[in-house]
Amino acid sequence: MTIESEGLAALPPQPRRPGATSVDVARLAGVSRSTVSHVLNNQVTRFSEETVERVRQAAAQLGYVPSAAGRSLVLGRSDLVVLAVPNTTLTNVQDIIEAIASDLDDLGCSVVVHFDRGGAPGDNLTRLQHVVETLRPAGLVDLGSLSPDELDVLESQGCALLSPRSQHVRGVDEGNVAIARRQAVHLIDRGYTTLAFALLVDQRDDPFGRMRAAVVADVCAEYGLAAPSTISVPLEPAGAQTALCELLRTRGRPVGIACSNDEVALAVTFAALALRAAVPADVGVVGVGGGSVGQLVTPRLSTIGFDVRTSVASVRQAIAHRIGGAPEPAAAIPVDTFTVVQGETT
Amino acid sequence: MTIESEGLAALPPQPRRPGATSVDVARLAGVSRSTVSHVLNNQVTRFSEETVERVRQAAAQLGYVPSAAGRSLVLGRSDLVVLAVPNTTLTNVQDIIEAIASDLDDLGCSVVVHFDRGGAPGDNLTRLQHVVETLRPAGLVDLGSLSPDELDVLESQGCALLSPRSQHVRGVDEGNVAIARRQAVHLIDRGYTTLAFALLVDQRDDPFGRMRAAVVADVCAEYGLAAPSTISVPLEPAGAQTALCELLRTRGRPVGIACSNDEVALAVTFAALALRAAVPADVGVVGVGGGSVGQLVTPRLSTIGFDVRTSVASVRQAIAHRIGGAPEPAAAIPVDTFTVVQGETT
DNA sequence: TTGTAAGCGTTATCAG
DNA sequence: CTGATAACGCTTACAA
Repeated sequence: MTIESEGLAALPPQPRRPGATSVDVARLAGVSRSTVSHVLNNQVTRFSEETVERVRQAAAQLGYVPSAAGRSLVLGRSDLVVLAVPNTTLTNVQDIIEAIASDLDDLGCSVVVHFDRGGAPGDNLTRLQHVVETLRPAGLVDLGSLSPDELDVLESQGCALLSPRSQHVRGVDEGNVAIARRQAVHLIDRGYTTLAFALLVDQRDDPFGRMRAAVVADVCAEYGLAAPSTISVPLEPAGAQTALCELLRTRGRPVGIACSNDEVALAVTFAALALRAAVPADVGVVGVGGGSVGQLVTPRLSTIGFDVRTSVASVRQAIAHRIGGAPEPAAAIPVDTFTVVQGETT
Repeated sequence: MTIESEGLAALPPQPRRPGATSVDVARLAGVSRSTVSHVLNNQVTRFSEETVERVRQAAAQLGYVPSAAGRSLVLGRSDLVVLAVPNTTLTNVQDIIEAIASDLDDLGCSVVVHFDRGGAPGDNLTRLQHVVETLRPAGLVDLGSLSPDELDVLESQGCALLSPRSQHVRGVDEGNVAIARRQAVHLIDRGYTTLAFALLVDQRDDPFGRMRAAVVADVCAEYGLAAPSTISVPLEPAGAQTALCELLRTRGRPVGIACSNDEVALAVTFAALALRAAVPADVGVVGVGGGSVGQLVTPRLSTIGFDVRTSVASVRQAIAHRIGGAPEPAAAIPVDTFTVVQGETT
């Protein structure tokens, strides 16, 4: 991708809507631009009560709003925060983005979303670098689309990392490890000795899913069980049945299946029922997400629930800390972030 | 909410990472800043082949990226596009935002998300106005959070409206009318003469749902049927059963229920089954969304499907037109945007 | 074909 | 306590 963007040329040349500037405020208040700037930035420490009031009134009267461009230019950084969204079907991305955007909004920042669009490896980083260099954002919030190395690169370019840097173990961050572990242990607890992992067949590739499959394999090894099979499940009944059928033929019954999310888990569950396999006797299914859908249907889905608010809390705290000047947030993921929701499928 | 944002003050004063500027490029290429600017903006019409090449090489060599701040300042407008997201549980917001962000990215724009956070009426507009005045964005894309009046206000402030202005009929835009109509007509076609509308109980209020309930009422009137009841359904089995139970007691059976989305439809469907009501004989259910989940379970959900790509297409075309200089997009929603997905619940 | 110079709106520094 | 002044990086008439 080149830098040139001819598209912008097509925009109307100069729809310049004036809008009051600090100079107008200064004139109206009978002071200088610098005084206006100081007052409006709350550096009122040593200004006469009266001047402050005059400036504020003038600003209000003119509906003065400082220009982000001017600010950014002189500060060398904008009030934008880039939100890097991974190329995965995350549960509840809307809620996550909304919660974070809301916090940042309160802090006076606007959120620029940056989606990982897949493509060549490193491609995402390149695009992100370009955005960072262009916008010089106040910071970056990563929802999991960046590796530690990539984060390093961005930070070394002078971009503050607002989100907590998750601890990676062999390429898997602690959140995914915790989820996959709980899934595997839960299945084993419920008596399954043959395990499998169900990935989502999707146009986008699913690094999280693959990581978690690896973790399930680790747990199996720990417990002395055979390595889990991995199956790819489409979100459509016939395909799901085919995939499950194949698994049952290969591994026999009973089998406990950890799924990459609740939708996949539903696909597997109803595929099993359609194949006349008993759930949970022959086929155990545990999902991830704990969203409402899995709890609405019969049989109710067993799943690993996590509260969006909780899981975003660390990010939000980090933001409040870095930008809002809040106290250093407590580290680590709370123990109860991921809980087993016992349904009827295990 | 006041304008002042003391939070920003807490940021490190000047983490100034220089980064090459156009002056550096000019020096290296042995030309002036203006030449660099012209060349890099593809105004190469009358520059010597050699100069152009030298400038480009120099820029590449230095990894030069123009500063958005500088650009915006002089142009009076930034390369940002504000995306206004409504305060509703839209289906697939992630996909919608991603598709639009992707298009805009290709056009050289970054997307700033702005969520309607509810609150006092007009509050959203105020916040949006502030953002628009501060950022002076290249345009605004509305996903449905703004009324025609509010759009007018924003446009009169010099903010270009990139998304198509949907035709509103008595406060309901044509998309929602089409959806609700299809739901109602479908239920009637399938033989239900008593209709109801199921709203989602949610922390956020659901204007779309209420609009669609009104449309269903209109259709009932047209067909000479009794006015539909409206029920509020929580996404949780017990509550859903309570709501449905009450409806059955009031309206008897059979009853056809149009739901505000597929999740609600699932809740209603499984609530009916739990109440030992026959689906679709006693209770007919039709959802909206057509997402995979409804098609995974048994009974398969009857629903009004719409392709995200299709439904965003008009927005994308409008963007391509306004910013990318693409040809005027064909008007109107394609007839097949909303299709009845015949499942087993009607 | 290329360079010069004048802003765009803000903030920081320093002098009064 | 307040006000000049000088950047910040870029675009664009206009001059050469």
